[in-house]
Amino acid sequence: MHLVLVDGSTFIFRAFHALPPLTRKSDGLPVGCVSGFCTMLHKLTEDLKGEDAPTHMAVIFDHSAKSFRSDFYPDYKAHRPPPPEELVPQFPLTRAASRAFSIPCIEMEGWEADDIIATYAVMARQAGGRATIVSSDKDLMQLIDAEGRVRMLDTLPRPGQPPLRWIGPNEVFEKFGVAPEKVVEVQALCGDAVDNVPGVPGIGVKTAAELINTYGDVETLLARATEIKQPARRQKLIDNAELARVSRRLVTLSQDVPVELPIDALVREPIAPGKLFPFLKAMEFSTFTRRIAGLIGADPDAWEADPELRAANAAPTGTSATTAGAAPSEVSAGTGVAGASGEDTPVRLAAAEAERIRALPFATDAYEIVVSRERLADWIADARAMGHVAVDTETTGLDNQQADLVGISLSTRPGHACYIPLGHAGGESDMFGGGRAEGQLDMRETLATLKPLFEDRSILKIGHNVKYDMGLLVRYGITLAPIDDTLLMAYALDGARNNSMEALGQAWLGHSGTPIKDLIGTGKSQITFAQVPIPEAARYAAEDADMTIRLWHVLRPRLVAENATTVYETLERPLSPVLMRMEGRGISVDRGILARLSGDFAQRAAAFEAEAQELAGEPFNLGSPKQLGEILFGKMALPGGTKTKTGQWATGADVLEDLALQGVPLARAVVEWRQLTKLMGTYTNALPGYINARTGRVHTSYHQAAVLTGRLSSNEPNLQNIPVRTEDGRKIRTAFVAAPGKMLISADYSQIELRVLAHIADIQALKDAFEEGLDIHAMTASEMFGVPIEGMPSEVRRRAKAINFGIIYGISAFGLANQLSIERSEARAYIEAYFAKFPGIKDYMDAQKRRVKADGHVTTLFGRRIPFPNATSSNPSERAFIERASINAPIQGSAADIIRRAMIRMEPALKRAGIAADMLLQVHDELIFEVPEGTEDAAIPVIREVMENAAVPAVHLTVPIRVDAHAARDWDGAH
DNA sequence: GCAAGGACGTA
DNA sequence: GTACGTCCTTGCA
Repeated sequence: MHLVLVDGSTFIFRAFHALPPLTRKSDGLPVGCVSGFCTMLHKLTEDLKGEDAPTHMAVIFDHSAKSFRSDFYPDYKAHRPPPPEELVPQFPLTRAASRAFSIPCIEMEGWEADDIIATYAVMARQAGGRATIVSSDKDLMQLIDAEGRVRMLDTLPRPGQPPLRWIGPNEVFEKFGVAPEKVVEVQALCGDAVDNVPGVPGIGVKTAAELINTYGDVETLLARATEIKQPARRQKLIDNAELARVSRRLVTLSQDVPVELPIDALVREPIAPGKLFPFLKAMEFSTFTRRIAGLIGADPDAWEADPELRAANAAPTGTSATTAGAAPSEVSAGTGVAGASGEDTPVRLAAAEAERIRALPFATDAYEIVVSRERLADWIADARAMGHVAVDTETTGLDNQQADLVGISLSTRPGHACYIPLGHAGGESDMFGGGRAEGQLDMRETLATLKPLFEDRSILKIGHNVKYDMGLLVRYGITLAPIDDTLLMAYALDGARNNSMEALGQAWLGHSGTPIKDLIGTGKSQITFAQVPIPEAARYAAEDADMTIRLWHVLRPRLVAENATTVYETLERPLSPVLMRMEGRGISVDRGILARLSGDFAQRAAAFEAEAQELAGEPFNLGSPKQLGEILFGKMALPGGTKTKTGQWATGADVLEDLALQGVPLARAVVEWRQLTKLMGTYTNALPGYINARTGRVHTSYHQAAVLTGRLSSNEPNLQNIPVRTEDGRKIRTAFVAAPGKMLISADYSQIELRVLAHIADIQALKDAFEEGLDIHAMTASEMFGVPIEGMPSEVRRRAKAINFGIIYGISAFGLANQLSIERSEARAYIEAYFAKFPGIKDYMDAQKRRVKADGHVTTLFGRRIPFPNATSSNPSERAFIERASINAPIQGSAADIIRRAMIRMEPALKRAGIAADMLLQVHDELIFEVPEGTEDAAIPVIREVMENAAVPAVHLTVPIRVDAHAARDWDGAH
């Protein structure tokens, strides 16, 4: 006997996350997950052949979130958000799917699927048979036995591994460091964040395994805990003995569930066409139906769709179809799902195209390596015939200002791609071997041949994060244009989730591609792409171009279907080349200034370090919050210590500042030391390392699709967090200088977010204040506290300012109290007063909270959607967090959209005005330019004009937008 | 060598 | 209370 037990949850979960959710029946019911479920179930029966073929089989489901475990530990699985809305109607359908395949499906109230699986597995073994558990749930690993009579099978396809992954005692040992029968002991100690099993705080899997291997089991360990040498570990175990026992009960599976069906009732039956086809037809899985029909030699047309499934599950038309989860999502209710059967709505066309592309197989060995001029010409001709081509460059590094070109891949249509190797190193050459590999076209000549195509305004070049390739190719004399970018398309559609090629491929193509580390390795032994053998490189590179063009085919129609075209075309696509040029220009940084500052800071830091150790009475590492906390709150026993979530003493700047005010000189010394070492570590010492040897300047990279509100982010180095608040910090800005004969101009929006808020929430009092050019914080204070603006105490204004910022951040009494070091009740009174004075604010905040829950997203003034897939989370603190974020996101995001529009228009405007200004940096509400000395006064009005009018004509703001701009030799002076 | 946590720089 | 990226220590391989 071989009993195969399928964990239904694993299949559902995987089907949901692996597949695009666009699949719907003609009546609008989402069935993508059911479809995936059927595919996986069928594939499993196909894969289990020969001695692995099941004689008995069942699919086991969870009945509900409640099980007997909640009775003795109410928090069990309490973190779990409710299932996404579109998944709910699919649950009964997955049961129906199992039955349609003639496989019994089992679920029982009060028991988790895992308990039922455990019970049946044990029954099979006691009957002298074998059991296979198809699941990826590690909680089931405790059931595996050493004789191979109970095994697990994970069907997740992982690149480079066989599709079936058998899990036996060895794999269990790999994961838990112990034999299967000890798994529960380890889990009892290390807990499980996902299921909310507490475990012993501070003990992870590794430590748990070590302890269990020494002591055998939890009870013995707890009994002999005093023998443990490490003091911290010993104490943790003693303190949390009860947690460990409860955890052990939680993770131990019941093996005596009173199951209704005896094992004999699970005998595998052949597929019954009379059961299967009515189901598949009701689900409208036409492709799958044909495939199965072919396999079992039946005529599906002999059966009608199951009328009950049809009627019972017809979705009410017009229901919001907001979705959640890792897969790309979001079909809004109004865009054509409702009603209409067979009509060619944009949504339907996009879904059909996605399905068509997904069905195309990958054949990585079929890609061509281009080594002749003739074939190169053929590919160029093909690109011209198509009017578009996907382009991907392979290089020696991640920094496109420094890396060398190694090869180029092209794809003109799905499955049809090539690789043009240009800079691969010779075979046996090691790092310094120098040789050039055989079988490559000449780089210069090839680039010259490609240049007309790459610069042809009538041929679209498609890339994934094409800014990288553009920035690289510019250095080789090629200006890639026009471009489309699948990364930016995905960002416009689904926001800042994981939009990597790998993730999008997995979600939309069912294929994640080859990880680059498979080719170049990782860490110390990493090689560059130039050292990768050409055939291997070609498979990887061409696959990337192939995936890019496939994604383009899927995402482009979605832009129209999901109303994201305007955002993509006006805020994303045109910005990309602008950022590429800014990155290429870089900014000049004065090494000498940084070196002098570094010396100064180091000296002063050393003095504070000595003082701190003197005051502490012992030498310790000031950089270790852990050691500091123990000295302050342990050794010195200072009052008022709080702990972080991991049980460490909190020693943040606010805590130390409090202590310093209470007369703890050690706290003051550490605050000063931290400031100085921060400035050294992150800026004065680190920045020189970013000066590019070729250009002598520092080139940051902007990430255009990283921030959920639509802001940019900057990295390597981050030039958006150069210090400005403290005097020492500002000195670092003096090292950012204009090139000889040039000047820097800094132009920044004044109070842009508060102005945007005044417009969006329509607050007349705020608008009037901006119109009159008042000090907005002082005005707020005078309104709220009835204090005249003339002679207002600075403390009063400070509080009003904190409240204004608080509003933008989605204020809470808790947060405001923290910020102002006041009682929470007082903070609450302030907020009430604010709402009373500006009632529109409360309306705005409530409206955003409603919207985010109803739609799963909020939008900026310019139509950018900012998704919050967990807006209806059952976790109250998560929900509150999302509410605050949904209040902030339209404000921060609209301001971000405005400066994007300004940046897109800036270069043409300067050119028209005949001003040779180069835009170098963006810092959220500030733009930095470099201009020839003497042209500052001409440049500033143009810059200001573009920035102040960036919103029109798309949006006519009902508040004035003001820009402050100054010129100086260095950034500090200009700011 | 790598990941997580704490801390801290900016808007 | 919002949004990021980087550095350092710690604790594991």
